[in-house]
Parts: sequence; structure tokens; C-alpha cells
Amino acid sequence: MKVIFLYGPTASGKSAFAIRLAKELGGEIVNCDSVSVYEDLDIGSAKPSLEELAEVPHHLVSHIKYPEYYTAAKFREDALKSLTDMEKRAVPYAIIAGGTGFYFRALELGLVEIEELPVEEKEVIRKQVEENPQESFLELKGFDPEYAQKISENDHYRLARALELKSLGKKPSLAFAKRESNFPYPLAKVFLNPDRDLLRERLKLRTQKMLSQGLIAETKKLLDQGKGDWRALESVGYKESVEYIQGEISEGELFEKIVTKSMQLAKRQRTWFKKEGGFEIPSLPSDVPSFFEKLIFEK
RNA sequence: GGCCAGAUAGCUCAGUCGGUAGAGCAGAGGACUGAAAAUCCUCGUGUCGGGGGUUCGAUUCCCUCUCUGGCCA
Repeated sequence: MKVIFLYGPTASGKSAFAIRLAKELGGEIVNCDSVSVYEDLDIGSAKPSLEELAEVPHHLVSHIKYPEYYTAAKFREDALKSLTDMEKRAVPYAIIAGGTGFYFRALELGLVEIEELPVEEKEVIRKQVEENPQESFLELKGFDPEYAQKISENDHYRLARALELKSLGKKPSLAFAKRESNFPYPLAKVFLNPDRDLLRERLKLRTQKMLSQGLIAETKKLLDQGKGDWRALESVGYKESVEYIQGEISEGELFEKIVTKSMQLAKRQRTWFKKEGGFEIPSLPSDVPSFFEKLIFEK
């Protein structure tokens, strides 16, 4: 079995392309998008439609339920399981498609093997960092000056994680060291990277479509079910919808803000994928013949 | 028509007791090892609304014009 990584910014057309590739080459799709994994986040995450999902087998879509949240480590574990399963069934191609660079990397290169800290302890560390960032940063500096130099004192997110590692007795600078790929399948990477202006146009259309399909209602339902504290709702589209529902922004601002936040997301995704290498194409090729397969695997 | 308040970065605004100006947002680039659609880092020259006056020097003070709000007619 061969594996294709298909990545690109939001609204680049990955999902549609993945389906075509899967149909023409023969294969199944593994979702590598950190929001599409959540149940009931359908419209705002731009999940493939039910028809599309039925056309080709999709893995790791909507399989995470409230109040659970996904992580790169769980993704790696789940994706490897899916790949093993596909190989057993002699599926020729696994197409891993999505926009979450961190997940792709975790899958290809692996993550540090470290036991998970109990949630309460994580909570304590997070609070400590929020309440006393300077002191927390000094604590990290004392324990692992090398890593402290790599991150900003303002990066509370990474600071908290580093202190988690400390309480497990591991130095982030050692644990996070780069590793060689030991990915167990032949791998090709495809970077779908449309022109910025085109992407903006597509994003506007897509946002309009999401709103008319009921993004606000979808969000409101989750809030009414008491799921407002779900981390998944921090993602683009949902966060702004919550703001709208709570009366903080107008409908016009909602639209504009979703487009802006999506463009910013696309920017970060692009930065990530540029470094990742991969066979770069600006838009969908009109045909996906066998030479495409050769092209990407011989690169 | 009269009075008052504004007019400064793409947007919202701060400021200069007269020595040509700075925040937030937007934008550009980058980082990223268990929340990643998250989190963080770097990047700020713009006829300071037009014209005139005072001054060594005006975006800042004075006059005038234009525009935008508000109040009074």
C-alpha cells in the first residue's frame, strides 16, 4: 500500500481532490483535519457532504464526541490503526487529506512518548502560568534554559506544556528533538496551494454558504445542549458564531470576521506546508491519470 | 442660516505645552513535537482635510474654506 499526504490551506479544494484521487487511483481517505473529527461540527468545519462520504470510504471523521477533545497523539494512533486495517484489506492507496500540519508531522515522524499527566494537574499548571507567567517562565529557565530560549515568555500555551514535561521529569529541549522519519509506507506528499486572491474568493463563497446552510443554528444547538465549554468551539467559524449569538458582533461583522480568520489560518497553514516540501500544485489538475501517481512518488 | 465637536496609517483612534507622530485591528513574513482552525515572534513615512497667516520652524497657535456628526433655528 502506498500513502499520499494531500495537504493545503482551508478551502483549497482538498476534499474534492482527495475523493477524485481515491476513485481514480483506487483508495480510501483518512481525514487529517483537527475539526472535522468532531461530531456535530458539520457545517462550520466544511466536512464532506453525506453523499461525498458515501462515495469513498472516509476514516477519522466525526468520531470524537463532546466533551472529548482530540490531540496529535490520538490522531497518530488512530491513523496508524486505519492504515494497518487498509493494508490488511489490500487497499492500494491511502490518501491522508487535511489542513493540520502538526497532525501530518506527528504521523510521519512520531511524537515523544510520554505519559499523560492527569487533567487536574494540567489544570493546576495552566492556572499557575496564567496567574504568574513571569515566575513560571523563570521556573522553566531554571529547569531547561535551552528550551526557555526557544519560546516566548508570552507563549503561555507552550510554557504550560513545558512545565508539564518538567513535572514528568523530562526536558522539552531533549524530548522535542527532531527525529528521522520511520514512516512504514512509501510516501508521497502533494501540496495543493491556490493563488491567494482565488482563495479569498472561494472563502467568501464558502462562508456565505455556511451561513445559509445554518452555521449559526448548528452552533446555537451546541450551546443549548450546554456544550459551550467544548474546545472544538474555539475553531474558526464557531468562535465567531458564538460571539454573534451572544450579541457581541453583528451579522455583517460575523461574515467579515470568519473570512478574515480563515485567511489568517490559511496563511499559517501555507507557512507550515511550504516547509514540508511535497509536490506543489496551484489547483486541481483536470485529469488525475497514472502519470500523476508516478510524478509524485518519483519526486 | 447660527453654535459646538470632529477631520492624523487600509479601519478605529491616541498624541505632539510649536522641533514633521504611535497604539489596537487589518496586512506581510516566520515559528511550531500531546488544545494546532490553537499559541507565539518580527515588520509602522503617513501631503497629521485644502489654502493662507504668525514663527528660525506649524500636524500642533490664528484666520478661512470644504466635509462629517450633534444641537439651535
